[in-house]
Amino acid sequence: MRKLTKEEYIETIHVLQKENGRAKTGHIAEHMGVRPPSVTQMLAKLQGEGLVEYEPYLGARLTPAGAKIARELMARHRVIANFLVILGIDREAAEKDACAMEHHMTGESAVRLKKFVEFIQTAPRDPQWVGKFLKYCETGERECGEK
Amino acid sequence: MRKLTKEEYIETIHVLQKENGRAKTGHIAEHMGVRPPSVTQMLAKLQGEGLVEYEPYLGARLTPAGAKIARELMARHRVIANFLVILGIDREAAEKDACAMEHHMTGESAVRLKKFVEFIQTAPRDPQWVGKFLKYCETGERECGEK
DNA sequence: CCTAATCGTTAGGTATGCCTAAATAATATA
DNA sequence: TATATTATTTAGGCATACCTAACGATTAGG
Repeated sequence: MRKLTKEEYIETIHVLQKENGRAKTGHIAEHMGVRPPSVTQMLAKLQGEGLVEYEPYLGARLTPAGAKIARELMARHRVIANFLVILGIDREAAEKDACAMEHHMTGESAVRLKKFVEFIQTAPRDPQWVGKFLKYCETGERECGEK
Repeated sequence: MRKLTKEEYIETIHVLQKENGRAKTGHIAEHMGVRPPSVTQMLAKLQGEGLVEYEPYLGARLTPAGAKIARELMARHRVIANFLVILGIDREAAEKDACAMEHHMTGESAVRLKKFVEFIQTAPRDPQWVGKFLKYCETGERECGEK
């Protein structure tokens, strides 16, 4: 797999913490496809930055600062994944692709995409153009009566 | 700036090559915000992978394999930037954000986004919902007559 | 309780991409 | 042509994120 970032560790810890109360080294490693020593090392680093609290042999928990970052990331993830689903990508692939993208989408673009997804999802009715778009993808043809 | 990838070097070389015939170390460095030695080093690496041909003190040119990658990247970049512009981001910011995203958007998602942009740009008329969306961004309100 | 298996950490090493400082090649100028 | 300026490369280091191998702690079974 590609090189993981601190943010991705934070996200994983966030998830495991909700399941088990504490995120243990081995679980994090398994979840992220790296070896335990890499996790130990990263936990030390994150602790140094005040993002996790880490008790050797016991596991890690996010500090409030770490939890804040996790929440922001997950929100971004949700937006991107939902967008991809709207475009017709299946849920599973969308989640995976969102993982790869979420750490590189920032600032104005992220805000706009969020609004866009919101705009579509809260539409009075499922907007017609979405259906037309999906049809266009399959057939390459626009619907006849399209205005 | 964040850490640059081989792909970004290839893109830069592609651009400079079109301007000057050869991409010189100093120009590449300036363009990418790194120091010349970093460029020399990367050129050696890219040459080793058969992506550029590099004559010390003269400059670099992409091999056919390198040029192919460059074209694909630029196409992806164009799609992403155009999409962001549709969402109402100004051109300059869109180009910048696209740079950050283009290397992490792959596979099915890239294909779908391309189709989506195409779908909008080739619409018989500028689709109405785009205007409605931009208005929604500004005011938070949907247009009255929206169906 | 004590040993065995498991889980985690420490130690040491690889790869990548960046840097500065110093040496060398190319180019422009006197 | 000789020298000064500029451009590029070489040499040596730093930081990050990963790894394997070896050691130490924890937990479970006998």
